[in-house]
Amino acid sequence: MHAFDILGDPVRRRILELLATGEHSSGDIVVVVQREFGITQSAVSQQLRVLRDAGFASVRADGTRRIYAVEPRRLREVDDWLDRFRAFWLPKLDALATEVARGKRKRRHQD
Amino acid sequence: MHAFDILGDPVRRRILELLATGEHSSGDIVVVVQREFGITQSAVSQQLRVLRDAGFASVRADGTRRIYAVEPRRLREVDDWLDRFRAFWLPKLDALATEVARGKRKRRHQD
DNA sequence: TACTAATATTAGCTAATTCTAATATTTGGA
DNA sequence: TCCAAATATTAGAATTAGCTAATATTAGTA
Repeated sequence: MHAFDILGDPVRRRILELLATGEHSSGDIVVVVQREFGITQSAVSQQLRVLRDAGFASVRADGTRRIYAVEPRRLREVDDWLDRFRAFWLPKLDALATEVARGKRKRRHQD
Repeated sequence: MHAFDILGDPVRRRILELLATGEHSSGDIVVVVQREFGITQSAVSQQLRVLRDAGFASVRADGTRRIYAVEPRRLREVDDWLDRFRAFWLPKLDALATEVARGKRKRRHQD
């Protein structure tokens, strides 16, 4: 499934925003999402599964809790896709910026 | 409509990829998309409308042709959203990179 | 072992999205 | 003015995604 298909859902985006700030248990995520979207625990759990299956998040067990963490790989795909548009808002990169951008690109293809 | 909702469709993404390389007429876009996705002219035209309405593309008339161009504003929204995850793949920016990134951010909020 | 807390799964409904087919609109040229 | 080319629009059908309600699973604890 394409990265953008996953990010098309507002609940999933919100979950990823939470995970961007650090690890969170399923329960913590449910509380926040439930408050903001008014959906059930089941619905949140289903969205967590979508994020896991699509490689946007990983889980580890901590007793009966599931601790979720963001998995950046798929988000970098989005960042890469945007490359082709960056020329529109970064009209001409100066030498310094080019150097940095090149270093970033190189790193990206290493792993 | 959120930027990611628009980018969730593969046909729309493909159209934007074409527009990233420069302006194209509706007909040109139809030819490419039709070849790759096997959908009708009508379907492509409808997707072009979605892109227009959502502010991802602009049109100008050239005789009976409609010339489409990418409108970068909405794509920058996506880029901005990704900021919160960049720390995951750019663990620590050096002074040079920070300077460049800061300049970029400043420019972004100006217009 | 029995119970509770935390989380996941399944089935089925609903609403939204995207498509096709048909038709309308607009422009330029004979 | 009439026609053809290019493109857009509309209505309706089909698919799909995301939800609820109910239930299952798993781990810790008395």
